[in-house]
Amino acid sequence: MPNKISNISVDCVVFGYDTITKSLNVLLIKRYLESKEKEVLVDDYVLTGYHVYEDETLDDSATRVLKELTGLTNQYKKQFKAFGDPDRLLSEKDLIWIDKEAFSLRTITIAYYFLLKTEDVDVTRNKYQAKWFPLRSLPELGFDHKKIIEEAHEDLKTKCLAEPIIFELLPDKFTINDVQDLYESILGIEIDNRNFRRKLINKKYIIPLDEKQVGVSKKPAQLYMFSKDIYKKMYHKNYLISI
Amino acid sequence: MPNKISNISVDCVVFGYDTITKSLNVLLIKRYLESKEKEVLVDDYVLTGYHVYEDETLDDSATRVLKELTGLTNQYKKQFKAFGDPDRLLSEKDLIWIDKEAFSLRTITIAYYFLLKTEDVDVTRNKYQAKWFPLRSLPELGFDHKKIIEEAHEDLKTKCLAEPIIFELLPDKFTINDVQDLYESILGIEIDNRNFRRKLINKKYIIPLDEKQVGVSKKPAQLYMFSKDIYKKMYHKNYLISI
DNA sequence: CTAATAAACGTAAATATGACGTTTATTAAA
DNA sequence: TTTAATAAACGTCATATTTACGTTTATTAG
Repeated sequence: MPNKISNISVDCVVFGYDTITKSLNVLLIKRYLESKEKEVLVDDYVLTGYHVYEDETLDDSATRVLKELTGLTNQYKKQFKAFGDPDRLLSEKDLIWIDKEAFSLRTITIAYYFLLKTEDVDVTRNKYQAKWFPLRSLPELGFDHKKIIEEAHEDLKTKCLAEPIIFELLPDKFTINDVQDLYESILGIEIDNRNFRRKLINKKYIIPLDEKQVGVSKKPAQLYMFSKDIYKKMYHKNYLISI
Repeated sequence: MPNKISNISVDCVVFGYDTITKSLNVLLIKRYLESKEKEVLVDDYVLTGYHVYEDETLDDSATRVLKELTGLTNQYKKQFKAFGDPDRLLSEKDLIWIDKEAFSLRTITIAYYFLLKTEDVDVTRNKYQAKWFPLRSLPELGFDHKKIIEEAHEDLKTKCLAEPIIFELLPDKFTINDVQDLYESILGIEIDNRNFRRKLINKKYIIPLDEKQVGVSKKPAQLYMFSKDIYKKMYHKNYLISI
């Protein structure tokens, strides 16, 4: 029997990277609800998301959600998957949380991920009690948001091998080792530093600056920047068959 | 103003490859409607798609649509994008075609593409008047289906460079040149035959058979098969940073 | 002044790629 | 029966890239 209508929302997996702790993080908001008797019913975390407005594209909707959460627009954004299993919001906790009236239907969510520079956002200054969590040690997550994050991570793994999106997660001025550490965090692998360094430095779009790290207690590293313009001019895409 | 409900459908881009004409094809169905006065109102082609049933996952829904169209199950399938612009079904033609009552809401479609071996499907034997069209010369398409096909093609381009899904489009027994021609069709590039041949033959999962082409009027080519088992054993995935 | 440490540089072998030339097996035409 | 045409298949060489390591340098803390 066809079900002709559904709820539509977007959910946003917001990735950030902490160069100090070398941790790839996800921005989550608290899901907190008490009953009349002051008993805590749900106390876990979820992705930010919201219903899609009537006159809004899906992309605009995701952008709006990110702006409300972080104040940022113009971040790297990718729609990576729609989640719509009929039972995806049917756990006991989730039924308490959601508006049962409106949600008697299935809810389909169009999931996006965003890449942003952690330095650009002050998470203490938003109404959602948003908090960064390392991807490696996520808290308990509501709905099917653990799965959504995992799939975002998988897509990010593939994507960062083919396009230079990794620089969306780094400060404008970074060291070679920052880039390597971030690749290692995303991909979960170890990379030989000497080979990686040579490979990266040889790219014309990796520009050495007249600056070094300050405030480090070892030999300060050379800082670099990424030139998107030069990258684009080099006529990517690479048609390298790597099967 | 939040719009809490929408129509949800799946649309399927079905890719097939004709080794004779070296053409990457898409399977389309006729959209045909006459008014009471026998005037033809719409006469173009569309992707197959349908509403998502109540107790069905999105994936199952796409699988069901493909089965109705081709009789096939177990084909390579990928959910690649959701399309939900508020005005995506508002052209004059489209308004005539769709069920206005039910579709006063926005319709969001979850788009999939399928890869199948053309030999496996007899398109003359289905109720939809389905027909293969070369991707290079598509007919007039209804709704926003031209855009959907283009985005499917883009995703396929990326995906076929990273995973051996190209063999899903070829017969079980193929020649090296078949593989090259198909890469060229998908990517829209020319590849040096001698280098490609060397590269492919060196892969352990490309198995030469004790068979050659028959019925060709030139030197008959060696036939090969693809071993998914051997491919998997070789511990892909390749973490090759190709930016 | 020295030890510790991370940054940065270097090297040699193996492998892969890009750009070509040549030979072979087959059929259709002479 | 030979020959021309053609696609398949093989070969070569220079260059680029990758892999797997070893070494030197600049800095701070003690």
